[in-house]
Amino acid sequence: MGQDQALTIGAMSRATGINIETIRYYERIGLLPAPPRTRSNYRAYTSIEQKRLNFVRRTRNLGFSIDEIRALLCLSDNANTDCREVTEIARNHLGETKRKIADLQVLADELQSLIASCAGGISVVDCRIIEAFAHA
Amino acid sequence: MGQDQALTIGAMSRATGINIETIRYYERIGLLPAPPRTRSNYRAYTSIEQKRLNFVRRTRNLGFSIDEIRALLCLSDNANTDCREVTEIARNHLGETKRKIADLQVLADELQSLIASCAGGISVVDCRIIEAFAHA
DNA sequence: TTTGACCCTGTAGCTACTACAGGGTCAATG
DNA sequence: CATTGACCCTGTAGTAGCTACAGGGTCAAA
Repeated sequence: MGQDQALTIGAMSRATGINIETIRYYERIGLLPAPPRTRSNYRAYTSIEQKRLNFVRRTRNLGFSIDEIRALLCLSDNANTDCREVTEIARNHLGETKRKIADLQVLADELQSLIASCAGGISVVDCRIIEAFAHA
Repeated sequence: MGQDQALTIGAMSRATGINIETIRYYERIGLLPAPPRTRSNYRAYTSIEQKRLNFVRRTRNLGFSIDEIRALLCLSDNANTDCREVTEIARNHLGETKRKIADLQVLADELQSLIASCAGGISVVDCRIIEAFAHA
């Protein structure tokens, strides 16, 4: 044990839960390093790429953008840099997320009251929802 | 008065707060009817198109997708259809919005605790945030 | 040997815009 | 009457983050 077993892209996909096409896409945009190839030109992934892809998956799941992840990976690669930049990115992202939640909550409240205003079953000509859309 | 004053696309843009390019885009995808043209081929909008564009703006602001708006406009055009379909679209959209809020709230909570876990000022090699990203 | 599952590249599609390039039009000014 | 600057036109390409082909090559098992 200890020797890395090379993974095909399909195996990587199953191991990380990321679509094959998406893995190739990440390579194309330079988010993942190009892995070594077999003689028949198949991608042969090692645990290095797998770790990186898992990093990407987790940060994507947390809603970070590709550019944010690029920055995080770069910081993570330079182990002796200050951690403050990482926290900064995370804090910015948290702020954005909170803002989105607040915006969506306003929409949800408006939709709720619009829906409540409709008695239901009447014709569109008398529909309060359509009316609200039509006249500010 | 009463006679519609034709609006140029720029005037429409100022009147509705929607980008000129976006107005042309809405026409191209069939969300807005193609307006009459002047002799010099300028779009000459009437209050009909303005109403429709305001409808689109309000529904977009409420987060409805273009396809949803297309359906709503269609229902709104057929005044004698049942209002139930409108409520249905709105209810679906509300459901989606609530789901998004819930998802984002989970993310925000996770981010918050990740950020809290970082003492700050330490080097990336010891950073809890990066560690969390790297190992599930 | 053939079958079926897998891999490759390259390109086009998706949403909802936004941003040009490269032209034409119009009203006011000198 | 020419010019200037603000406006308008079409058509195409770019944005994010994938996803979905088409049209081929590879490989292991039956």
